[in-house]
Amino acid sequence: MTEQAVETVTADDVAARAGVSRWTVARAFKKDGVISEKARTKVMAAAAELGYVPDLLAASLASDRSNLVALLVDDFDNPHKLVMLERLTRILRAAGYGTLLVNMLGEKDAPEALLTASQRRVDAAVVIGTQFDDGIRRTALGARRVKQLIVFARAGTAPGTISIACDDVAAMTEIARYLMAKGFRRPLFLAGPNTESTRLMRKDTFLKVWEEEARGARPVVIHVPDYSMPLGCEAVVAHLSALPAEGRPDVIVCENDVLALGAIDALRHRLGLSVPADVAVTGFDDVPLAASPAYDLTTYRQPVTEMARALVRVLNDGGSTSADVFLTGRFMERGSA
Amino acid sequence: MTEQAVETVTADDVAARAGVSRWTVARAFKKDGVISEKARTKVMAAAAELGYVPDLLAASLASDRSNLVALLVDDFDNPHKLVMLERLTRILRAAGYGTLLVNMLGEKDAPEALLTASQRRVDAAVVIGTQFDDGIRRTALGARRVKQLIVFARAGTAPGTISIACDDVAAMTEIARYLMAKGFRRPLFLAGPNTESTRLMRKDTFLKVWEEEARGARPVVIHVPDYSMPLGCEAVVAHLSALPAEGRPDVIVCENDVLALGAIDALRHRLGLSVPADVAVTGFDDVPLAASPAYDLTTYRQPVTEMARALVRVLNDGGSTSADVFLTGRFMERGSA
DNA sequence: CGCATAAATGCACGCGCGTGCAAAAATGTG
DNA sequence: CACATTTTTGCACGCGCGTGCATTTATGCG
Repeated sequence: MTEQAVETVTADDVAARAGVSRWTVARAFKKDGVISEKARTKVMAAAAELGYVPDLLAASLASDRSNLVALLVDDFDNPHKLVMLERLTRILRAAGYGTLLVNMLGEKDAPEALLTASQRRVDAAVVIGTQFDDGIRRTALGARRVKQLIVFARAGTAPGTISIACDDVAAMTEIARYLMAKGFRRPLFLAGPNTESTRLMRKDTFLKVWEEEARGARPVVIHVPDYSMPLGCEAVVAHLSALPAEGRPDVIVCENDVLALGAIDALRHRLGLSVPADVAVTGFDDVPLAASPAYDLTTYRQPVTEMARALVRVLNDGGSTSADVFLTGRFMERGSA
Repeated sequence: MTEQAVETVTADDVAARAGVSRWTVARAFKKDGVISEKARTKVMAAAAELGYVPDLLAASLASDRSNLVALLVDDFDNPHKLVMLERLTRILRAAGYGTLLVNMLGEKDAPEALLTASQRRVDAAVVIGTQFDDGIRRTALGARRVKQLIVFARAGTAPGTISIACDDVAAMTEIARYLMAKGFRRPLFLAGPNTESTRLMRKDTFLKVWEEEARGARPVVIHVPDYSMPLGCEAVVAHLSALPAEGRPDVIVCENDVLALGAIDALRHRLGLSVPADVAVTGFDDVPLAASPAYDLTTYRQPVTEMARALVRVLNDGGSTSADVFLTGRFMERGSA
């Protein structure tokens, strides 16, 4: 770079320039600071001339509030994560929060990921699409205060955490009833890993509603060790190719869109079946690709924007919130079911 | 939360416990700090007992080095962004850097996005997939030092910035020659927006190589105002449906995968054509979806991991680097061309 | 105009740690 | 064992701003 490093201009410089004290400058920059209109305009003018911008780092140190939240993500394979990141970063920024993106490499990396965040004094650590297990939580609370632990897009169970998520029960009930009404009789449920930290209510709800209301046999469930298109694809191939045509499911209900897209690939390209004529498919999330003509996936849209707004509300409440938040999304009827 | 907020444990506490001074504690935590082995183990033991973790915020304030880099992203529609984010966050974290994810809402939001980052004293601001125009750059350098401006995955031109990207010229040359060898004669080039801040060398290279080596007519180029599947899809529909069958291109060369996926959708689902039998398609980036059987897209993989490593190197050099970095990726031959 | 009240402003102290140098302890040498 | 070196340790000062309270200035009222 050719230009000189600009001297850092501090609140003191602005104060001198405006003929007030440094604290008056600080007040001018606080949205509801008590300060006379005259002083505020003087300060702002001086600040503009000098190109002053408050230093959030120093502010965080002094005030014990960083306006920073850590977003802990452990699965970058799911395009829905990108949707959530877009929404979260946009809405959090508008609300005055910065976002620290932390790549959590897996279960066992969680404590260290959390430490990384806590070292920067984040106001909250938000895990996206996973849960805290209890060990993680203790690490977080122990090492240095991470004031809040929030589980986003998943129902958390650990005490001391609050979760903000889509109302899976309502959603899955709607999907199940839609499929019943459409005349489907032999659903196959394609689920992700069956571990504590990834548990969703989707599978249980679907099974429950289906058994109670369709009076059919208990639907078959297959689990896949990870949410990924190839795994979903292979699982469907393996399951269906071992089945006689008449034992084939008429619809595959998937725990999320990624699995559903994999299932569609399997049906069309590996098994030579047609979707939805031979087998229908439903997903969950409404990733952008679900709307493409290639997949045209019937799915359920998570209310991501509302969830992000709820997160802001929780953050602004500063720890006084304790109840989980569940929001209803929207059923997206498309061509695949 | 039921448990008490743990008292913040500072270096002083550790020092007292270990019977040394605070500065010795600091040295123990610096990987190449001069300190006796005895003192270091004493300090580490005390730190472990107390659960001490250095406060990066205070460290940043004192040292003028935050080990934080801002990642400015302005297009969350492209799944390749998720690939880059995964790689960058993982590799930067391993190298000791935190990552601040900033959602840049558009051209005009860039200065403010940059300010957001600079307020936290980031060591570098990295724009991903866009360029800095000169105005932005001045904002960045002016308001508060953002020590480095780095353009990732795009060739930057602004002075004072360095860019780390895929070698588009080599890549596109390889694609062009492959297509020539395969016998394609009438390529259509599907490009993104034709503005300064998004300029890539891909289009120019393709046209140049094609004209020089295929001795064919200059390929037709169509521009789309934004990199998105629907836009790519519509553009192809509009262009091809106005053409007689014999004037139809035999291959559509796309500036990136998103456009290519849109083009495939257009050909198959809107125009009833077969890919690659009627029209072949190539992309660029190698997004995960490109490998799915539904698209099976021939494309070029950007060397994202190497690019991220190069970024770390640049960061560690602390501003002494000034040359751009171009890395070659890998041609991915698949079924679409 | 005098006094009570409200509004606006100023300031001491601290947040937790890094830098650069000086003092102290350990080590080596003849 | 005295002295020169080297290694190790301690410390004053500052990074830029917030908090809480004391002080000053403006405003209202009879």
